[in-house]
Amino acid sequence: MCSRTTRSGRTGRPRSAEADTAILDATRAALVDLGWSKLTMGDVATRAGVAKTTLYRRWGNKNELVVDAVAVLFDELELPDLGSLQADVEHVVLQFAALLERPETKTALMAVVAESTRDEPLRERIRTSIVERQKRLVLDGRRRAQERGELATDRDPETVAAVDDLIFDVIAGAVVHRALVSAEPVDRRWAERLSALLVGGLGAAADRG
Amino acid sequence: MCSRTTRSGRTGRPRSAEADTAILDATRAALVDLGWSKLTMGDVATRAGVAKTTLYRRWGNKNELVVDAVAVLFDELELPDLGSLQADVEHVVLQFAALLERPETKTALMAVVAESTRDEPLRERIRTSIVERQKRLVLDGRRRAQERGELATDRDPETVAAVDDLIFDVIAGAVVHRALVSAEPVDRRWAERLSALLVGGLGAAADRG
Amino acid sequence: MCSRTTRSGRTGRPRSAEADTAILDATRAALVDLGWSKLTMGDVATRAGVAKTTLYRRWGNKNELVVDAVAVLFDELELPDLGSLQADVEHVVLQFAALLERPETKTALMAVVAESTRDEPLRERIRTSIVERQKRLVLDGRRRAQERGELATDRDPETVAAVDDLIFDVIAGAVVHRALVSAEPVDRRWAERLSALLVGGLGAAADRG
Amino acid sequence: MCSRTTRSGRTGRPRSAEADTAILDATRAALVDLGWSKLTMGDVATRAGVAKTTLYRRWGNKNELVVDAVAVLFDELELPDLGSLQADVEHVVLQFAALLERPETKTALMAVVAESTRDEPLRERIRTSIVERQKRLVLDGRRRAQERGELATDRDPETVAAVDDLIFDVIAGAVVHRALVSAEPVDRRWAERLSALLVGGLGAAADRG
DNA sequence: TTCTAACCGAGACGGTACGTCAAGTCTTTGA
DNA sequence: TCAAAGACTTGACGTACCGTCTCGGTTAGAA
Repeated sequence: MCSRTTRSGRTGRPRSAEADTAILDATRAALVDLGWSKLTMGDVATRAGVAKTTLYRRWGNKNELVVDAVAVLFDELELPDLGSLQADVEHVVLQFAALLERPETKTALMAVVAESTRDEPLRERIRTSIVERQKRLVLDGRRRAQERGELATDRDPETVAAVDDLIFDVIAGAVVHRALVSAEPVDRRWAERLSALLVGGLGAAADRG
Repeated sequence: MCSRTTRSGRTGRPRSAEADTAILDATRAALVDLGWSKLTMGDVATRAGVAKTTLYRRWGNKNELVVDAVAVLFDELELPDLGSLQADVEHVVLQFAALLERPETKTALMAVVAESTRDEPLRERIRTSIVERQKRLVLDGRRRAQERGELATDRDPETVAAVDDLIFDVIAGAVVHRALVSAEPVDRRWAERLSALLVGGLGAAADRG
Repeated sequence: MCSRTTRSGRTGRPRSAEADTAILDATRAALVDLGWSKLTMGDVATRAGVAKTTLYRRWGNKNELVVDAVAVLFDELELPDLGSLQADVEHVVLQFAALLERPETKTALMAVVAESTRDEPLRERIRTSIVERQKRLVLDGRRRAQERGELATDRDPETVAAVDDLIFDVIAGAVVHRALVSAEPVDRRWAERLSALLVGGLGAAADRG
Repeated sequence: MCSRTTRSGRTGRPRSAEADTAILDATRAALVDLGWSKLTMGDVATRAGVAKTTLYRRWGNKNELVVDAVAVLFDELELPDLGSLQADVEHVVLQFAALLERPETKTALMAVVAESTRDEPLRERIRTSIVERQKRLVLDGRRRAQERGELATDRDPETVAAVDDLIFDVIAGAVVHRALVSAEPVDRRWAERLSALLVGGLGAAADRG
């Protein structure tokens, strides 16, 4: 979050907390209606019933606003224990795919990533607001699989972290690529195949190592 | 390719073939200097020594131009036979990562994918110009592995195609996500780990199946 | 006329005479439909069924073309002998007003005059193609009035020429100003009043001098 | 005037009054340097140190802007009492001719009149901004001549108005035609001749009537 | 008859200006 | 001090014409 709704300074009129949520809601609505490239700050301001100045007082530019508006959607992802690693992976794949189907995410996510290649602060904002926060899914899934005995527990911590990151990039990357680049549906069959590949690969590594 | 340099109609001054290449070169140069979002049609025209109207006569908008300018870079990817499936996968992962390191691709690819979520013709152009053309790498690699006996050959064709697609999405997606979203380096260690995961996963599937 | 349909050089295909008339007709039609400022060379060429190059081979620019297209209309003006100077003046005033009512003249005349204030060759073209050719009306009318005895004949030639010019500017200028600037109708009543003023003024001068 | 510098609504930043005058000054300067047809909105904006959008916020197009820029120049015309109708007419003729000699008026006046033949709002703007405001000269001159006894006072009001209009069209039209169409100098001799003609004509009418 | 130079249509070319739009800043009044 | 409103500068947009040029092809008169 950028804006400081809590009183930082002493005097003057306090910022409206309602404005914050109204703006983020309006941003998501605009993303649905217009997509990222046609979304304008003026339009968001109008939808939110707020002056453009108020937007700029809280977010430096369009990209930061969009990241914040979209980030919260990723917090919906959760990982119920479905009894097996394979089932857990399948479930998270389908959940993530459903999220990417929503127009506000599908158009916004790639756009801000694209912008972030030339904008280090934006990249950092994406990492902290979205990426790092969702790594919890991988960590939980792996821990649970270890508890079930599906995965070995004796590896060194560095390798564990590297594999966690790898799995995260593979799952997230594969789903995004399938959905947005290949433009093919992420259905149960595909999710099964991906999960099987990963679980098999993890198992094979364990067998060898 | 959008422009038809070959004579389509009979009469009139023919389009300049030099302009085509000058424009695409200028587009790549502008991507390097400015990135996608700061690239303007007017700037590209100036760099190419061409009038803005000449650009619009051939490409309807910035995105189509960028796709054509970038597509050719992907044709550099190749798959030398390194003796094992694992080595082949590692090699293509590193090649692809190197391509994504280049500023003209890293900024352009995600941007046009983002735009394509709201622009069906653009999505189609990306598929035909970039995505489908690179599937050859997966097909060749799989065929070679089958010849070496690393992979079984008796599966039904539908499954084979589905797995080809899956592998393609996993490799491309994982590399893109690692490089652009997680913003971590795609080095030899990571490439080994990813390759091992995939080869192991494919082997495990074969063992079961 | 700008184009030299007669053979100037020796060899080669001669210019099409039909093209000339088609272009001038098309120009007048375009003036009616679009007015001067919206008339484009490309549109005239299309209407005439002719290539733009053919226009520019014959007329240097839009203004020269329009002058030639409109000039011929002024040749319709004539001065039948109506028996008195007053009647003759009235008649030519109404004729001129009718000409200025036509959309192709009303929009074109002022426009080319405006352009001519910054374009000496154009001004010369207007003088020779339009202005000087219509002075005949004043000369004929004055000569006839002298024959009738309405005006004295003994003045010195320089003064006569000066008064001819004055009368021309007064009649033409007054009608144009009434019709296009004041935007009031040039009807019979107004024509009578103007004629009476002029004839009276000329007579008074004769009385005095 | 187009812009409403006075507060019409309640809130928001008010329009800059300095911008108004800077723009009109810049327009006149551009007319002097470039003439009407080469004058561009972008150039005027640059000269005025103002954004193009600021121009368009206040004037819908080039013609309206030019009318406003030029109209004020006509207010310089005045009618000092020179003792006789003939002298008064001579004076206003020469004054008007001097105004038409200025490059900003000579190129602009005819151009906007030409445009007004296809643009009713523009015609109205010209009438109210320029034409009607200068009729005062004729009214004052006639009234003064009546006070001196040079003209009869007993005519019916309708005829008086019609003759006022006639005189206005004749003087303005003749001067414009002489200066811009015939392209001959409006010197003292010519002014004398025109004045004599008009005064004589008015007197003759009185004699008859 | 055959050459050949100037013509013809079509339409792409490098430009210039257009009028619009959005970004992000600034300046008011009012809470 | 913040808020809403809206005018501000900047700069790119995509379009329309400009006047020029390059094609393939035609049409006379000269050789």
